[in-house]
Amino acid sequence: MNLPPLIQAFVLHFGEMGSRWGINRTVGQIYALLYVSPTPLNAEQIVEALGVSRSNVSMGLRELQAWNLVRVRHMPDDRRDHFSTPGDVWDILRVLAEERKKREVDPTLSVLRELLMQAPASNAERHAQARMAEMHGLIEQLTTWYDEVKRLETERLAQLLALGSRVARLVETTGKVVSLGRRKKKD
Amino acid sequence: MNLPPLIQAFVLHFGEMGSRWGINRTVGQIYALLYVSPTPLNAEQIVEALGVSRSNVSMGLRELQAWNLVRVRHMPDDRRDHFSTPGDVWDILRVLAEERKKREVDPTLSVLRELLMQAPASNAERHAQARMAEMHGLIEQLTTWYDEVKRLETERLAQLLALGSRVARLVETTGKVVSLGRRKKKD
DNA sequence: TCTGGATTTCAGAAATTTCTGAAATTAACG
DNA sequence: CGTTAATTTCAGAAATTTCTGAAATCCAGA
Repeated sequence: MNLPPLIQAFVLHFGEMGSRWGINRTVGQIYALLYVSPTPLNAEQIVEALGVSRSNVSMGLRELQAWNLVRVRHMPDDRRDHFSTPGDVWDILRVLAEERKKREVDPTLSVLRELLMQAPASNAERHAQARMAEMHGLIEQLTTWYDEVKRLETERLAQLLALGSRVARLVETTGKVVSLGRRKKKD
Repeated sequence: MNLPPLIQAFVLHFGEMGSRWGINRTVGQIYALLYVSPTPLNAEQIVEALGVSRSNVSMGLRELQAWNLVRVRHMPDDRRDHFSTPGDVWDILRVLAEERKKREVDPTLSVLRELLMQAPASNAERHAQARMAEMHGLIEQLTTWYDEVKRLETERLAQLLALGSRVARLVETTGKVVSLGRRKKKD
């Protein structure tokens, strides 16, 4: 690997974290490299920077594109593909949230729905189903919330974030006065 | 594996999802089994239910305890350890969020902080550092928000969730009137 | 259509993770 | 203390994932 120390440290860290994030080392490194690169890079440049095989880079880039985390760009007078990450970190966050939800929670939600449709054949199954219903309820609440919040503009989302838990007090104090759409049952 | 069909389907699903969640198949299955079990189970019962080795169960239980997702309980007149998951799904959510943060974001945050302290030795490093600063800023905002929100009681948290993005409009309409603690700079 | 660089595919090698069985350790009970 | 059930440890086997090099494919320009 042939990179300035600061960049190398960043790239190596992302490589190591890769496994905890559900991606492999090379994919993590490629992403980190593109993230800090001032210009889009072609595959060969990535190979040189990271010291991995050309085919490994090709597969890594494929995966990152499947995650919508890197884009192909074309440079004038160069027929090679060049790759870059979205510049805005908030965009990255949105993409990441969306993709993780798709891979990590949607499948479970759909399995739960399916299992909850079936008639329990014993007390054990009845109890299990009740537990699954609890889980399903929570996940559904979370995803509904997420679906709504993700539509907010970045500006407003950042505002809300900055407000933190103070928003709870706000809801508490103004809850009775302001009625926006439907109200929460117990207030 | 010897389980009622409904429970088996649930357990198998968690096993399969395991890899996407950063845990292995057995760990996922053990968790699922304990989650739907009406009573705490001992290791031997888990072995029988899942058809895996005793030592594998021992290691899986260890990992789940490290995640704070499983507790040891003791039954009267039985010296074997029995295991169960926290009953309240909101508690589980909190534990999960906390542990994932600890494993998946805290290390990156600390590496970023460290790298941002160093003096850049070139334009490439200067640019990379600027990008790292963006990432660091976003993560810090998110974790600050999380640290505040996690302290809310479940009741209030659920309320907020139910409100979804409508909370944004609420902030918007009342933002000028209500001042709770410090205000956001730009309103 | 042909050529040659760019890219992808893929079979197998390498590395890593998971799982097992046997042995070691722990701790409750007489 | 000893005995013994319960549990953990750990070395190696099995399974899975990652990575590579060679071959195949793609595609822009001549």
